[in-house]
Amino acid sequence: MTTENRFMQIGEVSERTGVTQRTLRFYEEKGLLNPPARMEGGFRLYSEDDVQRVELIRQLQKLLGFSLAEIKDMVEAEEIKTQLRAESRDNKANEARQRRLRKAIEVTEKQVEIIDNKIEQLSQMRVHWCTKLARYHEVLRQIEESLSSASPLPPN
Amino acid sequence: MTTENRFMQIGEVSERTGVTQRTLRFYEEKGLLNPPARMEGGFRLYSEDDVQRVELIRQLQKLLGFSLAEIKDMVEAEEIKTQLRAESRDNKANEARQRRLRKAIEVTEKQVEIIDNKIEQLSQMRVHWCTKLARYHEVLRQIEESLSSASPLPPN
DNA sequence: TATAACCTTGACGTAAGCGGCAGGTTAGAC
DNA sequence: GTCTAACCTGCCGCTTACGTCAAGGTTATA
Repeated sequence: MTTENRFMQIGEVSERTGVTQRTLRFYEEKGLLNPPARMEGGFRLYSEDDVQRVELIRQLQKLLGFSLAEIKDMVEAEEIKTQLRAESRDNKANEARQRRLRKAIEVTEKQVEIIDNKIEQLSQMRVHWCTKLARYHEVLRQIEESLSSASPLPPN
Repeated sequence: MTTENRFMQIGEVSERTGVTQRTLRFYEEKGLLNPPARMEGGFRLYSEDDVQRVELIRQLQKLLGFSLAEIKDMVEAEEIKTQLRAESRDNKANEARQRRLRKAIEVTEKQVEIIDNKIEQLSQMRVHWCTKLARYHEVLRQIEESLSSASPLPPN
């Protein structure tokens, strides 16, 4: 039950993620996606991980409004996940793994903090708009009253 | 206790909002800010409402990630608040006010819906990252164990 | 082996969102 | 009146995040 080891060409990734091929190449160029494997002829071969990465990038962009430059730093923390899988299990490498893990934890905690912050601000904004909504409703009610009382046909 | 009826020049608004003068003129040009009053010589005179509008724009831009074009539509609903204040209280205009109010309510409700949506997505994202964080911690714990058991000095 | 469908790099284009001048005008204090 | 800081309207430039050809190479299928 390891992750499916299929490889996809750029067209399939594009369809699955809804991101254009141009944009996929652009992300690669900017270091947001690590250069995928290639076929003999040079065609890119993407993994399942790459697809997830693309989806992460889009989320960070649209939900959190980060620039691609910022996202680049953030996804570099993601790298570690892949590294962990690929790494050998000998004690020799363990201290290095530890360091990277701590780094990843630090970065991820910051991400969560940013998200919390955003949620908080959005909640405040929500309150603000709801208050305004209530005022509108109140004013509307008053107008309706005044109209009905001034009407030639009093209510009931 | 009506809202303070002071007028400010562009420099003061810029300082208070942290938005450059260039950007204020740009927003006006794009229809995000309605053209402010002017002095005889042509200097712009902004009201307290304008400042609030600017702050709203920036919130919508940064928190919700809307484009200026989208924000333009949204702030037009805000307009109504100002209109309500300025309008006469006679029955003649009340039906028009009613229509505008209903429109404002409709738009504002949509805003709240969008915000709710965003909060929901962010919450999901938060869970996702926290899960990953837990995994990192777990792996880290395992490594620490294996290192200490292999160490020449067993713990305690 | 031909041909369609897919891919490659490279270069130029574009919309949004401003920054930063230049060259001239105005407000307000002295 | 005059001086200076603050303001005005262009206008060109920049960055980000891609879109859009163009000209050609690759792969799968008949």
